[in-house]
Amino acid sequence: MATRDEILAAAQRHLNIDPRASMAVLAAAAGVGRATLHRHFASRDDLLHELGTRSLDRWEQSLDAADARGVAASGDAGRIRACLTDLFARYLADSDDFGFALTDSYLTSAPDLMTRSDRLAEREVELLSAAQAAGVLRDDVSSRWLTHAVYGLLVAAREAVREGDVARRDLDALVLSTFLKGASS
Amino acid sequence: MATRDEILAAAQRHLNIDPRASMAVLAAAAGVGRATLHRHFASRDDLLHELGTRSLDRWEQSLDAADARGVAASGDAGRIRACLTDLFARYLADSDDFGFALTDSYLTSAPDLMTRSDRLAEREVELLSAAQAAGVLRDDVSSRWLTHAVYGLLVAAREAVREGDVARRDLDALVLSTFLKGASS
DNA sequence: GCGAGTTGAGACATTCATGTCTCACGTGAG
DNA sequence: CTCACGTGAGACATGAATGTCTCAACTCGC
Repeated sequence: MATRDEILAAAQRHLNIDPRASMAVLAAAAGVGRATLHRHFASRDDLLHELGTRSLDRWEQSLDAADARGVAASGDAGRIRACLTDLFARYLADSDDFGFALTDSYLTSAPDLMTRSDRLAEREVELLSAAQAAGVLRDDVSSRWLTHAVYGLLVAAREAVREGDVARRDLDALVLSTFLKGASS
Repeated sequence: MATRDEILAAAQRHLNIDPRASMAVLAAAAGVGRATLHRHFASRDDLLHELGTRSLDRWEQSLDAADARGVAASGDAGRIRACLTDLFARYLADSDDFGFALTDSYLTSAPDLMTRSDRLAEREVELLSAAQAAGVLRDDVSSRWLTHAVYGLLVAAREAVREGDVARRDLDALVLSTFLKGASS
């Protein structure tokens, strides 16, 4: 009954609550026997690797969909601004599903996921660098730091929603505005 | 030879590298036998609880040292600004030692640590609220969100230094400036 | 030098997650 | 109906981490 994708989705959902959940718990969460779970994923690492891959897929799709490369190449301030808005919205949507991937330590232990993650981060650096060159973002700080700041705000956003301090519908504008304008009045 | 504090310090250092390190590994890292480690800390939870407590101690000390409450009560914009600068520097110093506590999931599973953490967060909310009232920080977003943003930037800072993207000596100014002014030019 | 106290090494039992395997059951296609 | 297939439940072996215990060695104060 439960397809592989449904199992993955359930595991994802549950790992967002408890990142240390055991295979038995994840199987139960998917409404599936432990044996069945192992039929789909030989090992726990397999499962995490698949989830990690999917989260990177989403990240990559977001960059593609926002045409980060093309926008960066254009150097057009307006387009860059729109692209950043778009990207934040996409990231925040993804973090609903893959939030646990933001801080889970498994990802950093899988070399192939790490190198791929580094490549994607590099694409982001390109965009932010272009944004600096176009005068959209300040250029007195490194673009690499700005990518870290983006990441940090995503973690903050996830936490804020989890604790009920921010309504999901306000989140996009809140995070973007905080990133761009900061907290000063 | 190794005092309890030295063991704690070593464990802290090592958990910053590998948050899942076993008791055996932590004992070795402290240059101490596994039995000795257990003499000081009955269980792994004990050890983590102690480290969690210490990280909250540091947080509290930072708030005290910066006189967050007094400054908030004063409502003086200049003092509030100075206090924020001071606080960020203290937090960043602490995150060198207790960085792992930022994202480790153990802390959220210890109820007493959580309630204490909530109380400290509340003190921070008071300060940021006062900052908003004094016109230091924007008041079109909730002060609670601002505390999350502070937290997120600390995570980002830790990550940036770990990956060598930011020099430690630049960090204080960088983080504060990003928090206050954002990334926009 | 001696004795009390502490330590490290290691043996041990226990618990828990993991991964494999078997088997009975149910369902759907033929 | 029946047979093939996927599934769930559960047994099983394994490995890792944990916590306890003992003992020999070492150190420090006397």
